[in-house]
Amino acid sequence: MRGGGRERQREHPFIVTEAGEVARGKKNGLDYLFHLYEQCHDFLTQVQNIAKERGEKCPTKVTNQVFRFAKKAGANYINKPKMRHYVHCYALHCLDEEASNALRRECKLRGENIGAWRQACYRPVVEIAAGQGWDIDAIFSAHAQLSVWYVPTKLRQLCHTERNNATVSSSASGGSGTADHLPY
Amino acid sequence: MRGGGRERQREHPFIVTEAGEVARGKKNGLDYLFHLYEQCHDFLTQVQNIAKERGEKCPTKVTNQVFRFAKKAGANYINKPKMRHYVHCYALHCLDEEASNALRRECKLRGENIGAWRQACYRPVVEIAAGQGWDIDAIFSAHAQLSVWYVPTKLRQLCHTERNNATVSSSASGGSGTADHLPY
DNA sequence: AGAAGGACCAGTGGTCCGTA
DNA sequence: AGAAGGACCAGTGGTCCGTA
Repeated sequence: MRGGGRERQREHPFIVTEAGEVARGKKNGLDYLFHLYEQCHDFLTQVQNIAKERGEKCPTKVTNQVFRFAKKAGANYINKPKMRHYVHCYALHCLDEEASNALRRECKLRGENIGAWRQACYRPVVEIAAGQGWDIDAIFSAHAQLSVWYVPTKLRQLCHTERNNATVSSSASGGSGTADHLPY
Repeated sequence: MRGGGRERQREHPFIVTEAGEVARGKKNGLDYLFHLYEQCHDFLTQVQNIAKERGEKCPTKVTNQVFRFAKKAGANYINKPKMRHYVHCYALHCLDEEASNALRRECKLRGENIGAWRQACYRPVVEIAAGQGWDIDAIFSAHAQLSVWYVPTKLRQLCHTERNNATVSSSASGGSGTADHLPY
């Protein structure tokens, strides 16, 4: 009974689009990706309101409970692995929309795929952290939209590694200086 | 090989003591109980410092990880079920030490056991919550010592139930007024 | 090959109940 | 009977890898 072909089996894959650009064909653009993060936040707010109403524990982040609620509410296109995968990209969008838009344009011009764009999003976020004492948790917490997302493990590790590199290159006697550049 | 009898098999049970009073015999007093909460906070601080050093996720509360760390550090007398059992008692001690001390004195005079004292600690904490908009989570969060402990389920439920009773008795036409008193 | 997401896993919050 | 705490359980954060 797969001949029907009516139900979309999976979400269309993302492609790199500029801000405001609509994806053509069986693709989804990055504005849509970022919109999903806002939707999750909305679902979190609903879960919080219900919890407060009932006097139950109130989640502060987008938890499994929130993903379950979203699914139950019909948002089948939202799932945890996808949302977690792109959190640092959304972080760049939140923290420096200009830089995020510029990177999108650049990656699109180079014809890079979504994976390459995703990788490229790490560096600017780490540089923002460098300018704020390397405290990526504080940066997430201070931003209303971002604060509901867990800091991705890899982003945290990159910040930690870079902080140590920066310390070495600025404090070691005759430091080579090569550690000033991110090694990724 | 149980003839040795050297190792203390379990902690001595708690008895109701007044503030500053040392428990006699094979018993522990309430100052000691509250001291355990401070020790757990210290262990949490150590776990946090290690996590920050390593650039890992940093717990904000006394978690399983902290209990494991405490045990590894030789504090075998600290365990999760015990600490969780008396959190609301410690909350009263933190939020209104005068009232806590008065209750200890009163329970001791009546010759009540530790379980009865523990039960009696709920009511004054719920009344503190009543005076602060019933938001027990906010009360815990606002207090430096208390903020590292999860709000106990039963305390949250009592606050919720009482809030609803208070609303009914103040808004229902011809409210009976009997709901002004806690039913426990 | 590149990407979406079902499903698994180690370790969590919570507390019961066999123990002393 | 009253109390301390080992040990279990349902549901979590995290992400791999079989799938399309």
